Amino acid sequence: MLKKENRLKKNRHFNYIYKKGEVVFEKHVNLCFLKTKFQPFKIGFSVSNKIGKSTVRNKVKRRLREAVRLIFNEIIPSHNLIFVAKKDIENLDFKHIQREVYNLLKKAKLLNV
RNA sequence: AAGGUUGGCCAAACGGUCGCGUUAAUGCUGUGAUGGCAUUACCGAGGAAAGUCCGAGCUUCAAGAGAACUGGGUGCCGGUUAACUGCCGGUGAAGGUAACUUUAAGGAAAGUGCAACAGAAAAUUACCGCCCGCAUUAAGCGAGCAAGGUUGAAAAGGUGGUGUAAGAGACCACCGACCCUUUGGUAACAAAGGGUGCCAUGUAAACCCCACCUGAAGCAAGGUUAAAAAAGGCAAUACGCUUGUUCUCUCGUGCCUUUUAAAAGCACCGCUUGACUGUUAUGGAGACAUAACAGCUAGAUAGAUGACCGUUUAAAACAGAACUCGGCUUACAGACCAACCCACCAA
RNA sequence: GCUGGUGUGGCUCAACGGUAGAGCAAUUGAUUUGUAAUCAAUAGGUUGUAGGUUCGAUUCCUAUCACCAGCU
Repeated sequence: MLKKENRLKKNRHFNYIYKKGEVVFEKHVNLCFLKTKFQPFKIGFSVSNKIGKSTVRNKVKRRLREAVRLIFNEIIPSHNLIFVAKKDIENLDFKHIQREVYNLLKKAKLLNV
């Protein structure tokens, strides 16, 4: 889990980022991101109703969070991020999810390497 | 051994590293706010948390008492419970070789409706027929009958005899139905005995009748703090007075809408000690009740349980609390325990 | 979380408990030099699923599945 100050919470913020931000695609996950001036930058996760019942959705969300947490220190803290899960993600391994998240951040040029 | 029936119990385990939530302690910080950060410790999803199908608590509808109508629910008997359409025990009916399972099971003589097609007729019956009289080549006319045939899901008790012109509960025996009495049982009901020729089909999960119960909305209910200001409309012959309708009495006095202000607010309370959980004892056939002792066991709010490694044979089914309880229903990998049944073998 | 509603041919909808029907679409034929329009015919339904009541359920009752809408 991420700390409280790094979580994106309000529905307004989600909508704002969806409208104004840029999007990067991968096969099972999308990433929306937008520049912020507020310093503790925030990350949100969105798993829709289509993916499954509540147990499946929770599991997907947890795995995404874990994947982000492991590379948290390498992210450039200038943007707000939303990870959007797509279909068939519930059948993936954790390692595949990790790789996709890494690729997304690389495409968005938000990694510190 | 194999197969089956019923009931109960568990819901992968252990160890390590990183990470998350509540609470407590300590330290730092200091907000409008009992907040924020760090460290340590404890605890951290289910048998169905699900469906939202019933029943309650709790809250609001200003407060309370009552009447009529309408709507809704339940429906064998007894018990149990805070309550229930739940549960337990029994009765009847249906199914199964059996253990056992299922069961919305009041009233059709209070009334109304419906019963397509077929059939003479779907409820005060007569097509083909049977028999007697008249007539007779035949057709026919009058009177009697409902046994046989045809239709249909269903046709006016069934089988066998006596009887008769032909027949018919017209009469007899057995079976069924109804009524009465006795006995047993709290009762539903059962058994026995006697009587009645049998007076009328089905459907109430059609309207309905009878008996009993029933106000509505729901924690997104509702409340606390900062924190109010302005404009408009209606108004004591008014508005409210239960959110199915109408009404009576006691009663209350401003009400409604819009805009602006951190603003579809944030924070806090509601929120978890409760018809609670476990063990033992007693009562009971059981549901359950009573008593003693012990325990505190999630409380999130974009919403906490994940990732990796090792061992067991092994990456386990259905599935994630959202105010809380009691049930019901549905989904489900695998493992274990107990009782019983059937047939076979052996004695 | 709570509260309502709907499932019928490919699509939009009907249907007193008694043979499942209409319009559009599809196919075939007629008409036309040809197409459209028009006319005639044809096929296509486990009435979402599973039980029950009934002689008989699209319809009545119960459970379940899917979809849609509303409430902060």
